[in-house]
Amino acid sequence: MNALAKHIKNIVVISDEQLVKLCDRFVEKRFSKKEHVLHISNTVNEVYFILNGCVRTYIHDLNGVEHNITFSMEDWWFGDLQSYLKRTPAAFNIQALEDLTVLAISRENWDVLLKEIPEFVAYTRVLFRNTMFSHENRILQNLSYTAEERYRHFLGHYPNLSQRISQKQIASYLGITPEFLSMLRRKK
Amino acid sequence: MNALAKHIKNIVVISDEQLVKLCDRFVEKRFSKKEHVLHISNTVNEVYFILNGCVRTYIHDLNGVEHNITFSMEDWWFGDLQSYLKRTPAAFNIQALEDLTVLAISRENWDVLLKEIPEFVAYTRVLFRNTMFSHENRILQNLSYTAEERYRHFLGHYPNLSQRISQKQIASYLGITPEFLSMLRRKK
DNA sequence: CTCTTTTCTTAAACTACATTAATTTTTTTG
DNA sequence: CAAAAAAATTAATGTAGTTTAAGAAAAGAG
Repeated sequence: MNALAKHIKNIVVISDEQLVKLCDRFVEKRFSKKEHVLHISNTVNEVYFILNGCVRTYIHDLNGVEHNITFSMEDWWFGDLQSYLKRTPAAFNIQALEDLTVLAISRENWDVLLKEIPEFVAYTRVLFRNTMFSHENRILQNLSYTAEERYRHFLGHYPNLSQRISQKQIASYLGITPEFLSMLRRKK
Repeated sequence: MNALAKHIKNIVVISDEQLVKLCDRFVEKRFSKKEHVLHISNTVNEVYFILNGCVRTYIHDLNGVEHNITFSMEDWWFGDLQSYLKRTPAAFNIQALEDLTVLAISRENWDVLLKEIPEFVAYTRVLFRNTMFSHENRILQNLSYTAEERYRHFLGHYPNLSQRISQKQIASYLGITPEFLSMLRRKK
């Protein structure tokens, strides 16, 4: 049984047959480090579940500066859900930070699963909720805490991730410059 | 037909009978200005649709400073959805900023509607999505823009609201001090 | 309508974080 | 493994936003 099947089983009750039917709608894909899974303003036709590796989701602001919005790693979903569901062009860039293996699902297959497998409806409902809740928490943190506090929290919350990705990427996620992050780390 | 019925009709196709059944599960409630609809760490048993007035959702950070997370006004939903759905204690405070009239729905009635009225399932799916998307946008803004840019955006996005609530509340939403907001306004 | 409380404004001193630029360390690539 | 490119460090200087404090204006209460 693959990691996706396990992930689903942890969230909803579902028979093994249904699970097989469900997993059949996914296709394995690979991207190499630094490759883009999605470019901003392209059409979004898939979302992804990570089997191996990690990605960053980012944008450029009006001054051309890159800002990391999220990191995603093993057993997480990623993609531009908003564009996938609304059929609007992608609002984000998504880039592999390590060699990456994912399970991809097309919108057509997503819709089929929603119709045919009620457990998938329940599962995606939980996914959306959790995404919503983690966004709420992120907003809170950006409002309430200093860069240093946000960095400590990041370390606590994503302990492995901080070993796997560069500080430049972490700084961009925290909303500070790499130079300032370097200074925070020194004075620890 | 009340504002909630209209709001639902704008989002999903639904018969008038179903709509009546649906609206019957809501109870009208009133709160006066400054009254709290929800206190942090209390149990959450209802969520609300606003007929009249506006509210702020806020927390205290570790230093005791208040931070506004959202404002909600006519035709919007509010409540601590996370706690409502997960049955955990409230993570937020919610306070009326004006005299307030809402339609409240209990968790029991929410669950009944989800079972009995498929259109309600579709409607809440859209609600959750939109909440998710607006959170994404807020995270982006806090990362990418200066206080002044965020203030301009706030004015453009909530033109009426800025007339209805105090600058102290707006500053708390923007993540700056009232003094600094005052300075931004002067130099306009 | 007056008294009290809260909000708003202004300004000076201060701090968290940005910018620039030079140097070192690490990673990537042929 | 050597050369090139990217990332990380350090330090000096600059700036967006905070803090404190005091007075003016507006809102709320009796």
